[in-house]
Amino acid sequence: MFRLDDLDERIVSALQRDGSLSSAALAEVVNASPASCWRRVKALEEAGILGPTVRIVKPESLGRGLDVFCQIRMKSQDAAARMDFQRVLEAEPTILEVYSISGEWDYLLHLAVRGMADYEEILMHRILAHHSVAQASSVFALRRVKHTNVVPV
Amino acid sequence: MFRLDDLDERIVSALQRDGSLSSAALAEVVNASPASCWRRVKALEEAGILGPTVRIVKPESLGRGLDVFCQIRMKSQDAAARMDFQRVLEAEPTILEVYSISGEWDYLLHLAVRGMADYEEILMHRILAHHSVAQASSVFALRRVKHTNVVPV
DNA sequence: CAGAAGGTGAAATGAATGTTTCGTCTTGAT
DNA sequence: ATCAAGACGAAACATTCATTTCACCTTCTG
Repeated sequence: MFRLDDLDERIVSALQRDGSLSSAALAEVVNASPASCWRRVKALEEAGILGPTVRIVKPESLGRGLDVFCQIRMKSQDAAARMDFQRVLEAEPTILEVYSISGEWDYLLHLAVRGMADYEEILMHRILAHHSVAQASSVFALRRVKHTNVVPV
Repeated sequence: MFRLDDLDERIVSALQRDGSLSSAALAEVVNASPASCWRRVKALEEAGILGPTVRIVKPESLGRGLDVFCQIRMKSQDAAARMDFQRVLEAEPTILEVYSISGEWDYLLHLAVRGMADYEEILMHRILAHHSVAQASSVFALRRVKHTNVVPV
């Protein structure tokens, strides 16, 4: 496992917040030389710690203003059924996150949809339509209070 | 509201997946000229559709491998109490997402923590310690099945 | 049909960028 | 205390980049 010193931590922290920083700009932020920053960024990338650079888009600005959380119970836990179901989830682009969870339910899904009608359509035809889904329970977000990608270092 | 044509959509889609694309590289991906891409990206930024560029870091690679979902019920719904509570949530960096939700609970939190002991500490001292929290219910992710930031365009 | 308005691609610009090299310094092991 | 190994910052490099200009083309309006 990769050991991060303070400088690495400052670099990871800075790049999580602004991935467009050049080596020179980053160097200024974290108080080091551009060359050093460049080498460390390369190393952190190869260690798999620094992942891809992406553009953040707020769902609402693309008309996907409704966040839904949907819990799923399966009819059976057999591996093949789960795999097949997961492939369906993977293929549905409004489903942003899927977790297999502890407790009374098997999966927790997070979707960003256009509205209720849109969600109803997806729930019925993409999710409940699957043969190994037994039950679903939906919760709707009234407001997005906090939302960040920044993992504390 | 901003109307996106096909080219805009291809640009937003490409940049959501790779925010490090230069105008020239982007142009190749979406089949347009670098100049055109540059102008459109600028416009999309000013319209607030293209948000910040960030580096993705997998929580597990920083030792934060446990995803927890925590539902909260408040003692009262008065605005001052909610505001105060939300400030606390904002200040806790292991809390990545907070939604105010419909149904039997008031909030849904998503945290990325180091492990159970870490979570217990945060739940007790940061969350339940707050005077207007009545009850909490925690669900633990067994596995991250899907996780994307890409909002379908 | 005429003409304005706006979007387009190609080319040109100077500035900024990634990347390497090198001599020095730090550090940890013996 | 000595040594080797590795990390460091400064400088130099060619390359790539963002940004502007310009002439052309499309597409609506009257």
